Amino acid sequence: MPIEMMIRKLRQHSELPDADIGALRSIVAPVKNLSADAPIVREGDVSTQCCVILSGFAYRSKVSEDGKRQILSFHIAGDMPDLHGLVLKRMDHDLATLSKAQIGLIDHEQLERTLNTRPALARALWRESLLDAALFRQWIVNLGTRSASGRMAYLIAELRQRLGAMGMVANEQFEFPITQSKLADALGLSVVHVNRVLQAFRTEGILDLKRQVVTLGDFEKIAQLGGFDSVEDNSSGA
Amino acid sequence: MPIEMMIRKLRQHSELPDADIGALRSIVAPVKNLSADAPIVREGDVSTQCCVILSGFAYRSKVSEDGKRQILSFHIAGDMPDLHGLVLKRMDHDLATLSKAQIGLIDHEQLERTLNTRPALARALWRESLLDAALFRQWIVNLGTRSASGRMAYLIAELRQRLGAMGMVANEQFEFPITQSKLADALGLSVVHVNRVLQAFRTEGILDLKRQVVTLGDFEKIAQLGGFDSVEDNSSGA
DNA sequence: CGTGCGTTTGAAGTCTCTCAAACCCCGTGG
DNA sequence: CCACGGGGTTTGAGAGACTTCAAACGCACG
Repeated sequence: MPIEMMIRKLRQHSELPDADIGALRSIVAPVKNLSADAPIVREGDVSTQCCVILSGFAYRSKVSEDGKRQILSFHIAGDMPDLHGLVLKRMDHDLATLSKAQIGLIDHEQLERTLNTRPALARALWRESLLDAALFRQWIVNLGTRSASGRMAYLIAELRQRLGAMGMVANEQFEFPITQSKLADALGLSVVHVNRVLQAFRTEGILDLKRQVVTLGDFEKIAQLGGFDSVEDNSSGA
Repeated sequence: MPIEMMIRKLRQHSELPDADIGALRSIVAPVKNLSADAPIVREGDVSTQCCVILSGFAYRSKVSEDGKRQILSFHIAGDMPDLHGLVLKRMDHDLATLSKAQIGLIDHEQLERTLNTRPALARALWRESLLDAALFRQWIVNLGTRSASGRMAYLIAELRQRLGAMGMVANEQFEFPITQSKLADALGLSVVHVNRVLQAFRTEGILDLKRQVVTLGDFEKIAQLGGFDSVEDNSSGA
């Protein structure tokens, strides 16, 4: 039951009574299967439900007036990438699948009712949205201060960390079903340059990205290039 | 009473009972006066209180491993730039004043107690933190997709919008006590280039930034250069 | 009236982009 | 089973935006 992924992530960040977990579990609507590159919600939509990724990958993006697309973040099993819609309603960006994916849907009204009687759960979800914001801040640092290879390295390092926390990294390998053109949109680079960075990493044996799979050859080096601080630990507080 | 600035902003985004406002007002500790460039909280700090900017400017920043500083956001009267500390506790970035500023302090424990009995207020604060995140997302788009002048234009346009909402723009002029070196750190550019962009704007008569004051010569042009969509309105929902 | 931060200018260098074309893999259809 | 089509990847070369280095200048403050 991939719904456990959501629970797992929530519990990593917040202490929650079993009753709250149960209540949450009971309002997650039956799984929906999506194909690759399927839109989930679009900018401008007014949401009435939010989703949990149960398997597969998704990404959020926004297109600027001049038509360029910026990918804001990638999402993996356990993430609730449009949770903010519960409070803000109107989506300020797109959300789509990267690969085939299973998602669970949670109706806003039901969720509201649940949160009304379960302050700890409400707090946990607030926390999730703050952790989401913290990731955005790091992404700003990444775009603002690092070179092309640094940005790429950081992305891979962050992904490894998040996938690792969900038990989805084995043998320094993990799935990442992405195209170079999407990488370019995430990193603020051109496709051509992304390709060159990737090749450099490959020939230096520090990273290989092939057939939707990332193989880390030298994670130390990646973390260093990306200025990645693996001890970023904003989890359980209070 | 500059504390009204906080109320004003909160009310713009959320419908709140007077009792909630009163409760919040009553726990804001007496104003503290800070000089320019004074740290408020630092990365790594575990916060026990959060602040409201009552007058002046502040900014949040993070330094990457290679020593470069990235400014994440600027804050004005009414903002609660470290609100997330209430839930996350450990600060993942620095917060400091840009100019002389007055801030109000709110003790976390008192705030927690208040929120426990005032769900609408809790929700309003959650909303504030989500709006904060939305600004970060736009900033990512700005850094990832725009040229130097586009980024600068966007920053000015965003600032004008936020200051305008607080009644702090008159005659297409507003205070912005910043140095070019800080602009560089915010925009991910070098000081030299920031200077050149600013000069270009000046000679084209579309913007003048002098003595801590921004004068908009041609806001249309700025909004266009920055791809700024002034109709971004994520305010009152539900 | 210095001292120092902030701004301005010039020139050379480099990272990354754009353009353009070839290539490769893989699924589709004949 | 092979030809075809098309998205994705790779390569080359030239162009451009932005950086770095270095130095001068201006203005505010002690």
